[in-house]
Amino acid sequence: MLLLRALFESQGHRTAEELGAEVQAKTPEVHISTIYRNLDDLERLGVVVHAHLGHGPATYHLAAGAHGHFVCEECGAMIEAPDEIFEGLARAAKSRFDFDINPHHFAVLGRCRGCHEAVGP
Amino acid sequence: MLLLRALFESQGHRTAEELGAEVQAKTPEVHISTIYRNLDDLERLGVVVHAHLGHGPATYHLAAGAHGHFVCEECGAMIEAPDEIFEGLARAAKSRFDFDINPHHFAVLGRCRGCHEAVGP
DNA sequence: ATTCATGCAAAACCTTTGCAATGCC
DNA sequence: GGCATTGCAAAGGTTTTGCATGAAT
Repeated sequence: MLLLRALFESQGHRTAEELGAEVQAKTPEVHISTIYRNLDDLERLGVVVHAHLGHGPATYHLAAGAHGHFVCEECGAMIEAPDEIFEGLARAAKSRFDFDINPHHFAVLGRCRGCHEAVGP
Repeated sequence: MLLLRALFESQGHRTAEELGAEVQAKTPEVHISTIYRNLDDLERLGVVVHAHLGHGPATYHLAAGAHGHFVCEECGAMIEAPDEIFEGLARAAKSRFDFDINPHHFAVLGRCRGCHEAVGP
């Protein structure tokens, strides 16, 4: 599947539209709805996951490379976060609410290094 | 403002549409676009904030009562999380990336007590 | 022949915007 | 008069769905 190739080739966060463009570069007649349908299937199979990094479109990537995200509310910069960074939160949520977190789906917003003094005390 | 009254009256997470319905109960001619515009203004003024708890519409509430959210991917149950629960993550993000998190905007997904054995070990 | 995935168009969903009309100072 | 706010309708961006065509088994 060309879609899988596109996902493997670019180990990044691609929107459905970007993936569609990538597939269409080789086979221009592929429709965006086909992209969505296949992404849906692949997600049900556990091959890919999607994450929301902000107010725009969702981004898809291979489930094997799943990780958390920090996104700056000011400048939009995105930081990929290794899972260990969520361990404290995971323990707290577990002991407090018996809740097992999946920290990959929604980004954690905030202010990045370059932006957090702009709001300042 | 009727919108503010609606926000104060129901200390919950209301979508723009719910708030619109509430305002329209008293003054039916108020249009949903006015609700969005006023919510926008109130948000710029720091009176309200909105959060995304899932794939549906955003929910608005008073900024004074801001908090984090855990949402179960399985059953949709929502848990309001006191800020202390994010302290470990906040420290980790700060020391690792010099990133100041705002844990209120996007919910943290996962599995609630009732649902996490459904997926199993 | 039946099944299934595809292309296309259209809808659905949530939100924003253009514009004319209304009200206020 | 001028300025801001509203209602309405229309558009916007993202995703889903209905349906008929066409391929594959």
